[in-house]
Amino acid sequence: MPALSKGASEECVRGRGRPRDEVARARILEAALQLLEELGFASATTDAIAERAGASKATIYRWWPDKAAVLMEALRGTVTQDNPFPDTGNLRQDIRLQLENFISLLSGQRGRILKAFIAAAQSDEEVAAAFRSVWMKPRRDATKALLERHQQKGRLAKDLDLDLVLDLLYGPLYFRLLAGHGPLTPAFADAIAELALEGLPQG
Amino acid sequence: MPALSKGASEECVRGRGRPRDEVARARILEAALQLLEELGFASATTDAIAERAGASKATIYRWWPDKAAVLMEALRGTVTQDNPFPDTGNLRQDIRLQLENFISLLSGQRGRILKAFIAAAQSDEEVAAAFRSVWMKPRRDATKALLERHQQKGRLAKDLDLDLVLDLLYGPLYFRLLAGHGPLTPAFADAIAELALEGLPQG
Amino acid sequence: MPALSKGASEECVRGRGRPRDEVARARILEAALQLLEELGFASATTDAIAERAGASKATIYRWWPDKAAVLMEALRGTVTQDNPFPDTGNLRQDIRLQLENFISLLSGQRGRILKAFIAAAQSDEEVAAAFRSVWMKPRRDATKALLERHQQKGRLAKDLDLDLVLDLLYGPLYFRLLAGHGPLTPAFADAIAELALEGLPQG
Amino acid sequence: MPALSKGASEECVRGRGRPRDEVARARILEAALQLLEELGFASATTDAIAERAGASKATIYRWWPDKAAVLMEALRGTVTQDNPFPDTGNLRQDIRLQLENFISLLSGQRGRILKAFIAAAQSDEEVAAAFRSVWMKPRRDATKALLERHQQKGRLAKDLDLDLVLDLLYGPLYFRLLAGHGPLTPAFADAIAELALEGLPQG
DNA sequence: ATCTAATCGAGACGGTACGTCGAGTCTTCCC
DNA sequence: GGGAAGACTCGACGTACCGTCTCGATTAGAT
Repeated sequence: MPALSKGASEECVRGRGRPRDEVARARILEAALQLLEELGFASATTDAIAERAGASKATIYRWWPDKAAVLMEALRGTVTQDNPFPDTGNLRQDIRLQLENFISLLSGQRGRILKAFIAAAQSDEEVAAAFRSVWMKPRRDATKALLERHQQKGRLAKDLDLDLVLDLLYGPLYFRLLAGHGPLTPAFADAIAELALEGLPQG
Repeated sequence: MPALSKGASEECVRGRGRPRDEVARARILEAALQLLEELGFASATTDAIAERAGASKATIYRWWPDKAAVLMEALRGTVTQDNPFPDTGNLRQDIRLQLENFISLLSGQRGRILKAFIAAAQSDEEVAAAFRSVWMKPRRDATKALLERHQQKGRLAKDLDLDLVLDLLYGPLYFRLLAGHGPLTPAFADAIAELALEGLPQG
Repeated sequence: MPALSKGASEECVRGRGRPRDEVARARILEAALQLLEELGFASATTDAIAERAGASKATIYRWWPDKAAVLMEALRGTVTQDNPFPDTGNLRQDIRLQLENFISLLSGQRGRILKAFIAAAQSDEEVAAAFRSVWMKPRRDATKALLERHQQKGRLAKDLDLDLVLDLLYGPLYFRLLAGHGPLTPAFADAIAELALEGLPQG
Repeated sequence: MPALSKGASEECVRGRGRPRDEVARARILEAALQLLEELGFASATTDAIAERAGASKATIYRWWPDKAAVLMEALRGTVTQDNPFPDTGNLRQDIRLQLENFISLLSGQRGRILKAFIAAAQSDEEVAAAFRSVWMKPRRDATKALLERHQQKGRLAKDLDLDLVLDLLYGPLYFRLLAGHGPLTPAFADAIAELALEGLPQG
């Protein structure tokens, strides 16, 4: 996980020296998020983040490989909290809740930030890598685990490619977010869930 | 359209001085497009564009407000309709062909250009509007007409919201294009078509 | 004199085409002089001269080889003798009047022009020669004649090198004009005259 | 002293951050001097200085306000070293040595550079400010200190305005340097010193 | 109670691209 | 053919940001 902060919750062997200042880490992420919302991706400079956080650039670059990683982690931190992955035991309900949650996420401030990120990722492979590892993968893994539970309980065909299912479910939502050709409403999320579900081989 | 070149096809009253060098303008846009494809948005520098176009930076900045505007206009010139929309009479086959065609389009140079276009649209509503009207709408209208024919022939439920269907079909493809978390292969197109079809109420 | 305008008073063979517009030439030189006084040598751009003169840059570069030549010719037009050299019969008074007159000259528009002239002379021997013959020599000759009268009347040592005296008296004034490290006031002129006449008061 | 490099020999309180790289500073000044001598004032570009010094333009502009200030300090650095201000205890001898030293300085490569600087200063207030603060002021301060010692020892009137004295002594030398109407020989320096000290011999 | 090592804030560094400006040239139409 | 308008190339300017590095100061565990 090179794009992620190293320390965090890992099992540090607790070396000799001064330990990492977790308060500084939190201040940096908070400052990064503020600047991301205020100025956008390109204008949120590392110097500005360091200054607002009362940290030094060296501290930032000790724990994150580049600017994109900081902003990505700041973004992710604001999402995982308020985005519990429901497991009601009912496949249709789980999926609808997932998509509705995601729609409500995209509709707020986070949606704009996410758009800026994906835009930046198109012209910068580092940003793209950070986006995939910090944002996409954890969310997809969590949703995949949910679907796997449904598979194991027999509510979903066992040979189904879950990556495909995730693309079918989330693709339309990202599509509207980025192309802006239609509204991002809960009703849209439900309709997509409905269409997609009826096609899934419900073994 | 302030972000675009002023002159172009406008009704210039043919002022007194030396007229704009349209050849140089074309060379600049051509160079911009080449560099965009070769290096991406961020690495396509104005100096490089000027050098390859045999123009000077001053000329570029006389006609475009900044680098993004040059690249945007270069991009816009490539958006043309040259995709035959097949109509075989078989819904499944039509959809598969559509998606496979689109995949092959995205896989080439046009895919990279499209990515850059969508990226630019995220921070510029004018670009976004142009993208929707010049790229999205004609293509969606054509595909919608195809689906409507299938509806009239009874192969597709008559009360189906076709915009929803288009999002379900194309969303996953745009999603992989922009997020880059999976390959854009014909097999992927087929799999999406299959999943989507099985869910459509084939009344 | 390649640095000057070609036409002027030369015997033009009166070729086929439209003759040179002498009014435009005069407007260009007038504009050049104004801008030289207002902004200095570097900030008096050719674009500004052309705009103020209502001329085009092409016209300027048709008749002068470069910007310096235009400004030089504008400058040369202002070098005229209009300074009465007083002869009161009193050495001290004569010298003080001379220096005070010179100070008042330097303080006005002519001072700024003179600065520009001397600056140009540093990198152009032709300008330097013109400066010495057109400006320096007549003025020094006149002052030398005045001092010679004082020598003949016994008020000044007969074996005194008058060039040296002129440098001692005028050098400090030119120095402040060009280095700008102190004010060019009549009081300064008087003080220099006093010191030069009496020598440094040695405790 | 805004036109001067900040650090140098000042009593820095040794702030927290990384200290200024004095080696880089020396390399920049050395490169500036070389280019000044090779190409002259106008053609010694900041990019060339940075490249030859192995430094970056940002480093140059961090410590000097503009190109003129760098070149000025480079020039000054080469002079103050090999130009000790003598203090023999004899006023006349000190002054003669000072002026003779200055004449020998003006006669070499430095004289040409100095002329170019003063010329540039006439049309560029930034250069003028740099010239006064980097060249004039330190040299005048040093000579003033010398004269003050003579004042304190009673060899020079205590109420004498030393700025005036400096103009009387150095003005004639700068005058000949810039107007070029007479030779810059040691004999000239001696004659000026003699006249200034004793006053004009009034027959 | 030191010693040692890793951390911190501060901030200077090399590098790269930006967008601006002026000089001098060239190209069109108008007189 | 001369002149006004104004677009062009060239090249330097000074600025901004990135990611790296080097200080002195701080804070632990190890000796």
